Amino acid sequence: MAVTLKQIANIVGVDVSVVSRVLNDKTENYHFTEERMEQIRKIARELGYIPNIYAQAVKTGKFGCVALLLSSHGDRSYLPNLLLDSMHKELEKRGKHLMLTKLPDANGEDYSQTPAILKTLMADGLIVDYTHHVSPGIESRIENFVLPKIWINNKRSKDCVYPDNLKAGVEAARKLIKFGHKNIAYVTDVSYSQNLFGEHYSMSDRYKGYALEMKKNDLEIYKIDGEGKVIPKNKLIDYFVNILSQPDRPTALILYWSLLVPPVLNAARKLGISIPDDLSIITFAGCISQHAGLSINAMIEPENEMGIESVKMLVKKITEPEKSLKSKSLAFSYYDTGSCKKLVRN
Amino acid sequence: MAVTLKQIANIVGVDVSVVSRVLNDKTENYHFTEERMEQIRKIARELGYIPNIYAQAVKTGKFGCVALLLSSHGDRSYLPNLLLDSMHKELEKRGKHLMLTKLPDANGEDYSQTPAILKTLMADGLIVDYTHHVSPGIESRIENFVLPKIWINNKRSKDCVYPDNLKAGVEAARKLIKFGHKNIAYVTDVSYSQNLFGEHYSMSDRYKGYALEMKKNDLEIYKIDGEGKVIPKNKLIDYFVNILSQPDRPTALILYWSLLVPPVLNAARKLGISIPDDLSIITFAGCISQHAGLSINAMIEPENEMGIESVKMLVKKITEPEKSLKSKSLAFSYYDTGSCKKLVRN
DNA sequence: CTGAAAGCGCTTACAG
DNA sequence: CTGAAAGCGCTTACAG
Repeated sequence: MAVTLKQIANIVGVDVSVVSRVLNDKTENYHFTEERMEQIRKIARELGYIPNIYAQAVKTGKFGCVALLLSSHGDRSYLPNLLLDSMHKELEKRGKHLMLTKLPDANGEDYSQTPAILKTLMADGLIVDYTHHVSPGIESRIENFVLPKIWINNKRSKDCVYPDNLKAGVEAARKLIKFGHKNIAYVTDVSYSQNLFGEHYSMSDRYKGYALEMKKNDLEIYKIDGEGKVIPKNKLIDYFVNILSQPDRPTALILYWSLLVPPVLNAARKLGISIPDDLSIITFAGCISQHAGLSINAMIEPENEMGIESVKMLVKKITEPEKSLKSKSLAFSYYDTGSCKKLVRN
Repeated sequence: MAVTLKQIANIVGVDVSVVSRVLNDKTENYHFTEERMEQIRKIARELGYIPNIYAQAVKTGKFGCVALLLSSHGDRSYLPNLLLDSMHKELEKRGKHLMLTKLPDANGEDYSQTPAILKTLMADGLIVDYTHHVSPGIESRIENFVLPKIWINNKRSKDCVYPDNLKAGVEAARKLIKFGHKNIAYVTDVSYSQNLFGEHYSMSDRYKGYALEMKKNDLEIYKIDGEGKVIPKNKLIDYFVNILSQPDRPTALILYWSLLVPPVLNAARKLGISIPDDLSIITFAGCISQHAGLSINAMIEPENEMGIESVKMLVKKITEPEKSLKSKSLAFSYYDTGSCKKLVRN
């Protein structure tokens, strides 16, 4: 079995309290001989002693652990690597561990009862990464759960950190307008099928930002959304070919997300439209896209910042559980690959 | 603060042991009145009692927790959603939690000392998802770590679960050969730059499987690997255009992974080569590709199985830590989208 | 100054 | 049959 303080104490011939203090560097007001301390450390090392943090936690009343709550639906759990990474790093700084939890969330799940996981989950706090399609049942369950919590990537007025999709929409439009574009279209996720519990706020906010900036500049809004129909993925190229072959086709596109890039580029290539000479494009994208060879300018989601910020807020929340914190919105960054260009009048 | 057994016991006016037994359904040999039990459960519910699993763990000597060890390098941590999901589900069945840990692993990191995380990590066991680029320093640190552990997605002779990339390579080739193809090329990850600590075993094994099957059928091996040079991502289309415009171009391609699909399809389209009429393609891919609209036949990685299997093995390993378990290789599944076709002689 | 004792929240073998 | 007591591994206020 695992090595304990007691075993070390027995070997050295001192009290466990001495071993505890030495190993935790709490020897300030104690005058242990350097020899003794070294002996204790040596034995601990040799035996491969690992402090039982659970026992520590029981004693101190803190768990030293934060739980990340995800939906069990893969496509509903937003967990890009950079987000996980920054969270983990930020927690590690504070000596906290990261617990990962997925809630069962099949449609029609019975939530008259609290899910088992919320019955035994012990952590100092919760980061709720339950971005969209949150059923009212599960939402209130989480809301009522006793632990302090921060929601991420979800627009709420308090205790929440989220990317500023509205501002990103404004900025995408602004960049294109600055380049002299007037006929700028916004492409929604046209192959997205509406979910029971509503769409992610980024869908409306990105568009809203675009629309706002267009209006401000007296430009006409052009929304490409499949006219209310869902376009199957294998029909996307044809769909964009059709749009881009219109005589009054847009000179610039803003894409809801990077999955739209391949079909759009394919359509453009088919039509002999070259980027950025004949068409400027900006898309929204996750950080991973930069490494995955995205060839289009992008508003990049602040994943890293969101990880850091969520941990910081949660830590604050843990110290003052009753106080609700003002939500924080985080700015996107801009990734320039040269896919946008000044409009040339022809 | 959190509600404890003691508080409930005080309110009801019984001993904590009674409360513990009632709440844990360990009343078999005890004859508590139904009333009393209901009263205890009711109070527990009202106060929002959550058992302190850490205290339980200290008492029972089990942590009820498994740690997943990842590299801190995003692109080195293989954590597809389905893998995470199946692990989590399998653990949940056993009432275990999932701890997530990333090791610092910058090149040149000093590993004369054990990383802090391995000094305090407490779990019943470890799943090491540290698939490639494992530096010898860190590898031995993990190896020597006291907890029982299972490696995943990494070819080791024992205590390991990994996808059978060799067999998948054989099968991909076999399918194309069955369709009458003879000129079948294997495309490596041509834009991959060699890492300090070697490549993932899938790189050699997928190719090896292909080569084996080709030889078995007396067919010539055709390896497309950039002739030892790394092809930049933005030159990939041109690279494939060049290859596919050769007079003796392959009639079928096997792609190392799905990131090669877009440039290959683009090149084919440019040349007027249609799929599958003029060219059959099979790629290797993760499960996510199926949902992300992959349009090419694929050997799909057994993510789900790997999650389940790793947990099962680890649980076995936890009960018998000294016994080393034979590694398990898992078969890929085949995803057919119609991108392969019988070769027509012209 | 510094050991020994109390106690964190829990479970369960055991005495009555 | 069923309370009360011991004890898991740890930390720290406190008595000497």
